[in-house]
Amino acid sequence: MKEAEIEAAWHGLASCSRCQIQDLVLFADLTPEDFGAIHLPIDDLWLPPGAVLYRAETTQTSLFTLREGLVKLEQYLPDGARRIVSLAGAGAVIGLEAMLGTPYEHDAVALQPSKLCRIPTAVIQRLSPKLNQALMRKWHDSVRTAHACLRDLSTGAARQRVARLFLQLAPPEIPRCRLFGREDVGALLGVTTETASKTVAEFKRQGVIREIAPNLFERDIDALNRIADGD
Amino acid sequence: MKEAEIEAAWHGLASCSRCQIQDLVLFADLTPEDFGAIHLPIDDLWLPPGAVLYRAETTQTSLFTLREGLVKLEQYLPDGARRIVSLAGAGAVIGLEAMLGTPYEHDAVALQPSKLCRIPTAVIQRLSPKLNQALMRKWHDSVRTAHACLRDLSTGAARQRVARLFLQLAPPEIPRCRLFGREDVGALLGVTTETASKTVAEFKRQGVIREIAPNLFERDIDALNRIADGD
DNA sequence: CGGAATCTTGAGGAGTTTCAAAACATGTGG
DNA sequence: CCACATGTTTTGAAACTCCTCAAGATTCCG
Repeated sequence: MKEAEIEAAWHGLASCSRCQIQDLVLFADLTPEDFGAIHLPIDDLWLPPGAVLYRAETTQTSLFTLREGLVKLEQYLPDGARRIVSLAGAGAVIGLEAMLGTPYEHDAVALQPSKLCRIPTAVIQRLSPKLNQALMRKWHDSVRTAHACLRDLSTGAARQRVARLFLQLAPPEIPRCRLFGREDVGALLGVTTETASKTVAEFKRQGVIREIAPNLFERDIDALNRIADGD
Repeated sequence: MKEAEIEAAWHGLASCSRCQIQDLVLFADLTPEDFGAIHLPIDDLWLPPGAVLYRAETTQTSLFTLREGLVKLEQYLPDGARRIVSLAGAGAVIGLEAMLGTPYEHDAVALQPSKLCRIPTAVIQRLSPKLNQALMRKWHDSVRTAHACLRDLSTGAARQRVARLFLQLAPPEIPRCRLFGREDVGALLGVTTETASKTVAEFKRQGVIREIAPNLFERDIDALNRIADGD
């Protein structure tokens, strides 16, 4: 197991008011004056795959918005087994629990090259209640993706789970998607690394997916949908 | 499958300021004046097992606090399979998504006799931002129980999942706990009804649990912990 | 060009599902 | 109060899936 505890690369102060995905993230409803009232630094981060954003049990005074990429949130079972309990994609807010002053609940690790912003909780508190609605929406998103993870990725036979994962990795109109390591696929779907590998390999042989480059796949959406619904 | 669409029994207006589990629920930090400012009716509900609190896709302007009992939140897979994605116990807030004006995401059904309060979202909005912290905490609880559901109840072998469920059904110092139907146990753990039944029956034979009355069990916590950690 | 991960593959066994039936519980009408 | 119908729980046997263990193939990186 690779332990790439890379210190997040500081890229510079973010200019939130000109953020391309502003409406996706937290500050959608803010006015120019509001932006002026932000006096704390919002760091701009870039994380390579495998880099750790934060560790469970640690306490910080920041939360993170994911502008681009994919981040896994993982926890450990009493017997030491590792389980990915949620995937965070572009627009997601990670580490919301910092708003409560409590320690982080997961290890947060990049699965794909990711761009994020580190936002001090004090900034949120100052702009509250203006951000209230947006914050609730983000919190709700966390619940929804957790439930989706359980419902779609941890239910049914292994081939159904893998099919549903491939369907979730990109919008249906884009045939291509990028996958990550088999060990992580297993930890996400609740199966062994070997089963994950075997199932992906089987899909390749059956032509349901086609590997264009290492871990870059072209998907047959219809076929995947059929498998996801139980052959 | 029993379809007990019982209309929730209206029990009377709740007196929140004298609520026994006030600190568990939403209104912990309110002053007497705050309570005076609540001008909308907070209904007091009692639900028998099997009663439906609300259905997915419907939109209402209330959320619910669970004062006593156990409620399941379930969703459906594309192929029609049913999956319990979260359990709500005493102190939980259910239907938080009503705060966003969006439809409920689950079917909410009582598993055990349950007492709850129906709180109009307008009440919360009026008392905001006084309730902000409490609200965030409840929202975070939803995320945490969802992740716990995935991590503990949907990971590993069936006997581990059943053991972890028995451990979660009551605090460790109380040896007794109450279970629900095998079909629901299966839907919660992601196994078939038969496997749920067989595993519970096996635990009874092995003396890990003892059935005092129908679905009322006395637990051997140590033995359950051993099984939960993988024999 | 090694060396170390990661991915793939295979065979055997353990665990789960499936299908079917029996045992049990519950509630209704005679 | 019993007989019966209904629904749930339990059990069994066979088929299947998934896991375990082990080895080979491949990729990645110094």
